[in-house]
Amino acid sequence: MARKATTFDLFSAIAEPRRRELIEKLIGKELFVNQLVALLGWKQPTVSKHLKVLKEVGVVSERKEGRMRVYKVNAPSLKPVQEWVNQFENYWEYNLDNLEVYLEDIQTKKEE
Amino acid sequence: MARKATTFDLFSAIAEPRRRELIEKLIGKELFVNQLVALLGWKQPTVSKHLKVLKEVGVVSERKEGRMRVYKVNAPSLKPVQEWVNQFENYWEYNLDNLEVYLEDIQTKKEE
DNA sequence: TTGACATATTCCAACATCGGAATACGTTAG
DNA sequence: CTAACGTATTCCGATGTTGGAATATGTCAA
Repeated sequence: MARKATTFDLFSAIAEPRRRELIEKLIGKELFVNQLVALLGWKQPTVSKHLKVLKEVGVVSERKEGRMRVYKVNAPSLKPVQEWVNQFENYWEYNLDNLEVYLEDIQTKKEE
Repeated sequence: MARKATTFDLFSAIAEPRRRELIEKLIGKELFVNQLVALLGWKQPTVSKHLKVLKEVGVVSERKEGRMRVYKVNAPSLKPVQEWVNQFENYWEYNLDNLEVYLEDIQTKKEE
């Protein structure tokens, strides 16, 4: 056994550079698929497939409008990503070597 | 042609669930590989391989300490992720249907 | 120096992913 | 109803990714 599907995971969905590019086009507006195709310059099936992945993880949502479909970003779906990254915010300022923790680790090691 | 390597991309590096788990163990402290192995319960080569990926994208850094190696998170390396996600922060509050933009799109379409 | 230890690397099999091409599906226009 | 349109889906080949096992590398201890 080697791998699990990652496409249905939020972090993996936005890991794809082209999917991030697509998402950015949808910031603050709603677009039809053919508009996205024009903006991005990709093949239509490529756009649709990436939209499908993003829809499955909830990053975009879709609405039918006649024979067209309108896509938009579901911004709150990205909160888990921000929350995860924010865990590290406290450590952004100083990239200190943190001697204390280091020494503590050494000590822990010695005691084993 | 089908794919580009993703392992050397920051977003892909943290897309791996196990790598996120590993990174979390290093929040606020430095750990030896064998400590990570113990904490995570994975095989040692598995831990080393994930550390390698994370090191390549700069998420962790490493220091030799005798025959051991000390790893720590390089928190600022995660800034691009936070910045990317923050683009959407303005749209977190209201998940409004944004009728205006929608109608504008319709109009744009008609004009084509 | 030599063996034990800590960690890294290589090789491999299973499987996931991506883009392209072709095609299917649903809806509207005429 | 039928053709055109907009979008989604399927199939495929090339290639990336992962964990496991085995092994290599480097360093300390005796």
